[in-house]
Amino acid sequence: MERVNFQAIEKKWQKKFESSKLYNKKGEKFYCLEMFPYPSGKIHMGHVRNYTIGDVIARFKYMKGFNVLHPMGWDSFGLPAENAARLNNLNPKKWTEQNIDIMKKQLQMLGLSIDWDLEVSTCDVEYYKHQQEMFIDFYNSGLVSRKETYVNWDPIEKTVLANEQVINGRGWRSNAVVERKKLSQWFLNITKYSTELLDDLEKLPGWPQKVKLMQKNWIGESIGCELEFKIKDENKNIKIFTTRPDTIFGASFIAVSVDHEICKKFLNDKNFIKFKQKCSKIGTTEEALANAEKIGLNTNIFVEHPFIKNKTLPIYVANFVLMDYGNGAIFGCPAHDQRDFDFAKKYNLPIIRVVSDDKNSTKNGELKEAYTGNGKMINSDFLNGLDIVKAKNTIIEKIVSQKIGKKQTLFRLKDWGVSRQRYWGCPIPMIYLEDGSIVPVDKSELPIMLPEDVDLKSSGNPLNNHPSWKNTVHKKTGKPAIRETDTLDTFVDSSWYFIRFCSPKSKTPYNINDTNYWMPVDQYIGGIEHAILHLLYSRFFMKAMKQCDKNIISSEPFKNLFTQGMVCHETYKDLDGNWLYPDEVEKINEKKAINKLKKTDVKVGPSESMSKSKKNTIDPETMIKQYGADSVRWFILSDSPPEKDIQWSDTGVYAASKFLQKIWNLTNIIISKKKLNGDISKEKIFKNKIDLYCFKIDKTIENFHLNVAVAQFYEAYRFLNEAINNDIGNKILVEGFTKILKLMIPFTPHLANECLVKLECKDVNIWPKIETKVLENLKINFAVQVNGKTRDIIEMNKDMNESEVVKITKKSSKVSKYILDKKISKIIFIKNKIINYII
RNA sequence: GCCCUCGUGGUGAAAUUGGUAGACACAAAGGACUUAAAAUCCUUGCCCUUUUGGGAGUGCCAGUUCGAGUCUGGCCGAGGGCACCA
Repeated sequence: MERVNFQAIEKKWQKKFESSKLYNKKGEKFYCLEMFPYPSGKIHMGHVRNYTIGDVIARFKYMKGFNVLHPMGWDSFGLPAENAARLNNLNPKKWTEQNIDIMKKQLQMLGLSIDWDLEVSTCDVEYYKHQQEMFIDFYNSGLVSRKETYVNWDPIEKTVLANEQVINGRGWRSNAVVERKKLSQWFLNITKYSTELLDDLEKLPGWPQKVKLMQKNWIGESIGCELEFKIKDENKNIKIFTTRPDTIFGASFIAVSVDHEICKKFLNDKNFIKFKQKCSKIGTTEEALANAEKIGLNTNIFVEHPFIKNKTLPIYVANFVLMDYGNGAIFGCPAHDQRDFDFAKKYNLPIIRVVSDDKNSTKNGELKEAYTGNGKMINSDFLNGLDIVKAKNTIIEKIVSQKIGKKQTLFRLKDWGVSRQRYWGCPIPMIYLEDGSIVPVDKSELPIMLPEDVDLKSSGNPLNNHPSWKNTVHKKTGKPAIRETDTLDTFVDSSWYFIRFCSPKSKTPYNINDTNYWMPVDQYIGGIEHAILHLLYSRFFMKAMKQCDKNIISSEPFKNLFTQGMVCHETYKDLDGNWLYPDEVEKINEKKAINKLKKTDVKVGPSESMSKSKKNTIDPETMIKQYGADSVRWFILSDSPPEKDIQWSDTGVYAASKFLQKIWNLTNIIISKKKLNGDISKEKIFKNKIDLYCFKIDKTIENFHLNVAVAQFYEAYRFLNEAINNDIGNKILVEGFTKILKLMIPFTPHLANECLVKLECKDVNIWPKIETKVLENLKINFAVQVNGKTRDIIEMNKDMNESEVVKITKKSSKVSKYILDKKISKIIFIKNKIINYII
């Protein structure tokens, strides 16, 4: 038995794949894209999974005749380069380029069908100069603004983070507790598109529900109204926002944020200062927020109730009211809002019920918690008897007609702060003039290039520290000016790379014809961790670009989205509590493991997603060298559905390589077989069965059930292997096997191609014709039930009618022993599926 | 606290969407071949029965149905998202 030489075969085919072109000029376009990697040094198993799934889809579509765009690039700006550079005294650019070289070679070792002629790298000036131009376009279209705001300051990375980059009060990368700091920042006005970003989710049936829901919650639309209360004895009003104007007659207090305008007069008040301190002490940790007590401070200022004469409400300063949402003020209706309820209980404020549930329609019973359900209005003057929806409409009309408020929709979504005080990013093309104005640089002066002679060891912003870089001249006036020394958030870089891929050599950011031809991406594949950040920003960019250029057709970048699961591995800890790499550990059995060197016991921990910090990583290159790229690909596609997490298992890859060896053996056996003629009726059955496998595999790939496709290949192999010894002529055998091997090309491109060459296949890259008619002449395994219990399974021809089926099934001894001598009261017959005798 | 998703053998999982539960694979045990090992192949997998066979069974409890892993209601458990958003 000849051992398959994976290394030799793969090397040979990778030369041919080096810059794969999957173009069928006459075919329908198909843009297949996987999220591009950050060049951190080496690829990891997550990349292997992501890009293998993408490669299956790209090759599959190509073989089916589509004109496929399958590019790859590098998300190459970002902090790690800067840190690594600082540690090893290297230039970030060099460090990044070295990593790209290594990772590109590794990706090529996987046999991916990537058109490397399209490669882009975001840290390349040829890329970011276009981004600068787009930034200026956005600026001129009113999509960029500068605001002084409290920002999330990451004290470790010494930079600003977007809200989306703060997870449980900590930096998404550094895990440092985020601080609040006031800074002047550049913002992309993503909130201008809140409504579109929300509504257009409905235009994306090809996205996972889960991701759409996460984005919906993130945008957080709430529909309500703004309402003004007159402050008693003063000629001033206070504006609040509410989604429950219908409960206005249940209002018993007004609550404002500590940063509210009305608090200014208390800035020197001892009680207020004390209160404010108390509020700020409640930290940003998850725990603190969950248990945060509602506290307030009575201002002794009152407002007039707009609809109840002579009724006044007290104004409280409350810790649970946020300044940056709505107007930083609310009215409290304790009976119908849990927070207001808690607050009212604590400060002995009245709890007036204005919505009754149906059970105790008009009773004014004591409430144990706020009632937030539906019901009819009570205690509400002209609203009484209306349901909530009608009451809302009525009261809003009244508010509008009295000119004390208006309909209003608020969003949780905030504008996207893009300024970063870092070196290794795209310079923001703005300059500060002597007169204090801030203007974009003239487009003719682009690109604003990063300086290479930069000191990264001192603290603070490296571009600002540079002796001369920031000094420039305003082109129009010839006067000296200072460059913006902040760089753009790297999420900006990745918000349009998919458009650049359509025309990567274009002198302008994009070529309109190419963009309109290829966009949107037909299949986007990546991790669920980008459900909000990257995917929301990219959607915004597409819309913003369209606003700047009416010729752009697409308003959504990604037609179909697939989020693949993570690659997991068991974790190991030494007795001292130190993490161990899998290859430092020898497994004795399921639960027991020892340290290979020290022979001491090792604690086996749960399987978790591979990460360097837990050392539960497996190096893809090592695996490829040991088992071959096809085996690694085959394993990572088998067993688990692509959207779920997968457990890495050494025995699993080994099993994969054994199976591929069997495919190789089968190829050799079939070649050596001399038998020319076989039994015609057996051959007919054989052909049908092969066509059925093709049909099923084709369908499972289309539906992304790649693990099921793999299972079907195993079955198909078993069937073929048995067929060798049956009376099947060699021509038919080769024909059948060829079809199956072609279907395998997307999964194991090297081996499948090699075997097809050996079988002298001429049309390797053409997908076998999928015969839907095989389903028509299928034999049916008919289930025969008695009282709903399956008693026998009988093979029958398709489309038999009831009386025929009854005739056949009654003959079965397994069935007849249950129905003999019994009266059949009913027969349930489902064509081609089941017959059920009821006795 | 609110919202979402998911619970199927020792393990990863299939199941034509209401019609044969456990395909396919990993691990385990037993066996075949071999002087032996590796490789390869076969068998088994809960309960009762020597076998033929029969029974239970998809987190738990109920319901709809001739028939439920799939539908409905309630409970339990796991994972994820949001964080006082008025």
